[in-house]
Amino acid sequence: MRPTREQAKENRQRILDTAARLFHENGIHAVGVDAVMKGAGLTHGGFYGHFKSKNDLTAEAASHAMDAALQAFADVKTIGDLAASYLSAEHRDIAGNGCTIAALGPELARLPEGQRGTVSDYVRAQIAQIEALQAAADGKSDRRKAIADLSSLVGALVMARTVDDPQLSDEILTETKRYFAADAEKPTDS
Amino acid sequence: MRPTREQAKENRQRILDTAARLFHENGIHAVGVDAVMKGAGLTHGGFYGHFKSKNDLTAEAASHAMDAALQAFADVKTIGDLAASYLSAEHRDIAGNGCTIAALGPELARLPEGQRGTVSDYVRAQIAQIEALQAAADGKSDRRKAIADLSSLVGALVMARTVDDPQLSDEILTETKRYFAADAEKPTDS
DNA sequence: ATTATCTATAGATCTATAGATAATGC
DNA sequence: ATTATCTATAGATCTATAGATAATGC
Repeated sequence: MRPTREQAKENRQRILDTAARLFHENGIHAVGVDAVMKGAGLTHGGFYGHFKSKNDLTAEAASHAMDAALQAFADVKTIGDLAASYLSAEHRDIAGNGCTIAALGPELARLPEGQRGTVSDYVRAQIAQIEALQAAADGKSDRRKAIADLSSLVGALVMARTVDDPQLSDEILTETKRYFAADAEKPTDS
Repeated sequence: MRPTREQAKENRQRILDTAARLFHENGIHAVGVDAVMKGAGLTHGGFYGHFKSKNDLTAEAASHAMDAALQAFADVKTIGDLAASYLSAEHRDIAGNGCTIAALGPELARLPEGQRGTVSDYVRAQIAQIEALQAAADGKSDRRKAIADLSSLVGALVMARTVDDPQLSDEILTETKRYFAADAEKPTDS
């Protein structure tokens, strides 16, 4: 019954993957250690061989999820592509492997410093990505606009998920995407 | 020990006020019926005389909080004022009586339809308010831009709260506010 | 022999209910 | 008599720990 050292590491990774997905889908508070271990195909007592506590898992799973989210949006070529991907109905409806800020922002915000994982680095990376897309489009980057654009993406996704009128939800996604598309066609005003 | 009919109604209102504040500050899942009743100065057994269940309270408290949030931002005259107020350090640091979407959006999003309170109406009211401010400024309203602007406000606040680097948090608030201020000076492009 | 996992359980917390209490309201 | 509130507790759930188990790794 005892796995090899390598299998044990794989098990630890699977616990992180499972925790990240379940936390995004249901919220950190709503997911017990029991559910995470069950999702990873293990019994919950074994958890404490891999992590010191649920708090410990929370920080690691959040960082793990943000790494994955960065990769998921890494291959876009323009800001319009980023908006189309970030504000897709799929991203709205399947939070499990999407943006951590949009899924867990308020809940992470209540955790003590040092337990939020690499959230500042994640936001810095997203801002830098948008600046790079700006530079690729017209040779200049505008950090202020990058921050405002990122805010729009995050806010639109949060609102589209929260609202319980599907038509309003679709409108928020579609109109925000169109706003980005229209913005890209305008002459630079920065 | 039994209060008058009027006092009982006041007690019910105080339970709603307390629940709304505690939910915004700590999250719905993190606040028990016990803590709500204690905060309202009552014992937790008495709760079920006022509400059928915690789910019932959740929906009512969320609606109650969104009404209060609408009033809190009702007296602004321009979009710049709205951004200055919504993106103030005070609103970031004191979530208790602030915007419900920014504090509880992802958690509300996971609740079944019909238990999220009046969240769609709340978002519609916020969009309408921004359209009215646009019309007051230059005679036209642009719903698409209103949605994108509201998204920016919500997203910037969520990010500023989530990030654990105070400097980055301040930058997100300040730069997004400046973006709104700069935008107001430009000739209409809609 | 070491160690990753499992079984079993302790202790805390949370929702909800039952019955008692005591002052209001008819 | 009615009813808002309180006391006490049942039942479920959640975090964490202790000790047993059995296969790996030296």
